[in-house]
Amino acid sequence: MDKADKAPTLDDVATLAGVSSATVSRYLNSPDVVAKATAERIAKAIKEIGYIPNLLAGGLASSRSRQVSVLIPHLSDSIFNETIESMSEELVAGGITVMLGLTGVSAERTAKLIMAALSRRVDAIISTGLLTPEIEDLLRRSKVRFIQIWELPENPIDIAIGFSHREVGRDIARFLRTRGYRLPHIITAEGKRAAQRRDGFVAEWQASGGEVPTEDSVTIPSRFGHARRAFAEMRRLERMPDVVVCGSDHLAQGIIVEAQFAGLRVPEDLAVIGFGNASLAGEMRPTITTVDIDGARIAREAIAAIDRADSGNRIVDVGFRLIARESA
Amino acid sequence: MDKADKAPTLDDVATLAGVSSATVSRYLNSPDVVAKATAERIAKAIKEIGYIPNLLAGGLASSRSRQVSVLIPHLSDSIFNETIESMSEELVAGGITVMLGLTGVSAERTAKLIMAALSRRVDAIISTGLLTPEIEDLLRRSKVRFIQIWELPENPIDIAIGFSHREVGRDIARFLRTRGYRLPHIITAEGKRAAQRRDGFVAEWQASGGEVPTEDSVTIPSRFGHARRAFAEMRRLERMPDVVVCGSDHLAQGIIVEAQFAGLRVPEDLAVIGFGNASLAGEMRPTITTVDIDGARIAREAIAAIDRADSGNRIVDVGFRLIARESA
DNA sequence: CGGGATCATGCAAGCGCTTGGAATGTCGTC
DNA sequence: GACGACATTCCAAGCGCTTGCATGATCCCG
Repeated sequence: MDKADKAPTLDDVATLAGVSSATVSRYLNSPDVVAKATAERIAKAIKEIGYIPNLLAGGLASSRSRQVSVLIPHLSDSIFNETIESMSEELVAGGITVMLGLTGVSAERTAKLIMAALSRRVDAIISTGLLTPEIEDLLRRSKVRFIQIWELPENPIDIAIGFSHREVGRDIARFLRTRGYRLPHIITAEGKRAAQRRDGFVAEWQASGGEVPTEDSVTIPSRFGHARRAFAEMRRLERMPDVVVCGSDHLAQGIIVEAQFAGLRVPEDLAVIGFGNASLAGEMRPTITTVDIDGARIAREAIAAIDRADSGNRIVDVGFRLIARESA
Repeated sequence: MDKADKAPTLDDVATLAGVSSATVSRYLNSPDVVAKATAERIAKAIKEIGYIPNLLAGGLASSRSRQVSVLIPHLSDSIFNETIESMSEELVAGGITVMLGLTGVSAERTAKLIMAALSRRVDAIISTGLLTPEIEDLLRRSKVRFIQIWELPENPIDIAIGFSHREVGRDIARFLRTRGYRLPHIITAEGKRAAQRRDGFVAEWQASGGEVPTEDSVTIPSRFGHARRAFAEMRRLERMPDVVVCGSDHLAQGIIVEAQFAGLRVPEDLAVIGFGNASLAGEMRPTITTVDIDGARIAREAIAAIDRADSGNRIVDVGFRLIARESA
């Protein structure tokens, strides 16, 4: 307990409680198998010497590290925050800790983080990231639980929980069509998923007789601040769009601010649609029409998948929901 | 390498390379001590059998886990994101992984996360959190590196890296004074730090002859969406404020949107000042006057502090900078 | 050419915990 | 009172790696 001597171990507790260390270990991991009286003595001993289990040793011995790695591109203005927050909450409650990895849009960075996770023998890797072929290969061969979230790959490595980004794009196109918009302008963010939404949108838009929409793109994370440039660029277009399809709600918010600053009314002069249903979307003036993803649900499904036998569903489609509000 | 057989170990590598496992271990941890030829053989062997070190075992044996715990209240709209991002970037480059803990405003949750970190024998805990007296005690007695960031406690447990929130409050008061504002309204977020800024502001404001400002508070995280309610409440005040002092840039942004929606010009009819210099602050219309904190610097100092001998500075004041822009 | 330095490697004792199987104790039953 | 069925507890062999110390090998210089 003192700075001087070393941390108390299981054995110390065992000695104090007059039992073997095996019993203390069992008390810690499955309290119900030790006799009540013994349990009390052990509990007392633990408190008395201030024992803190060593999960490194525990993990080594049991080969379950009680740690999962969560890989996302960024923290700021990120659409994944809700997922991560729910996930973190539930995992911590279950005694599992979260290793955070920020991948950016780089497959190399992702690879490095995955190797780190593997080195720590995590119980699962939950990833939104881009994979190099080598890593994908490695993952397929390894037996680690690998959960891809926020997307639905054709051939998931292990388990996938998400929704179809193409469908999102299509639904947005249909929605805008029924609302009577004619000239959409797309502002995509970097990344595979955003590209799929874009493709879905363009395909559907053209299929229903629209002309090829104008486009722009912004770096990730797709944030408020990109709007100024993107809006300026848009104004240089020959024909002014009547609706802009944004890669995120933050970006949509930025476009609204810029439009209003330029004296345009939203949605009358320029409509805007976002993606993600960030909390601000419902609070903006005007409120932002967007697509809601149930991030908390993704988190729950991911956690449930961690110790699921291989037999379970390998693909979980959580769907999405277009929320029509004021901005489009 | 196959799903069937178990993961290769150091010994497997050693056997293949024709050396002892000790040598392989040395190759991995301090490559320069092994002979060049041996190193090459080992490298080849590692690649050949696809060896992935087991850091649980390594950590147990060396009692350095190469893992640090980072504790913040929230992810969304969080002022700490920049710090976390920089930190994560640098740590990962150094082979250290980040355990993320979301504390909320609860000291109990923080306590639980700290225990979890201790169980994993982290090399350091970097925290923005609130501590219970028991945990503070435990931490003082334990020898774990404990780095408090974004604040400067009078008597830090181990190391503190931050700035004076009172001073921030004071500076804001002085600034608004020189700009000629008369009736500030404060919207604080929950938490000790926000309260200190508020106190600093009020003290200075009154010291310079102002009357007690009106006040409101919002829950954490202090986000855009709180603005609608807070603004509505503010309009019910007997005397309409001429400037609102916000707990965060996101909140400030929200107030600006609400004010403009209500037909007020910012800053002519109502000025707004934020805190944190989020990226949106410089991009909003109008751009937001705020206080800049160098989050990346905090991250760097924190990392530097991880293996600093006890003799170093126990308190690092990184200061802050009021950035006058258009909104106030 | 000898002797101490220096370099590279091996030996083996842990690090603190888990867990299968054995051992002991306790009941209820006939 | 013996016996099988449980309920508890213990023994001891790891889990995969690190590291102090010892051992050879190599080298430099007088």
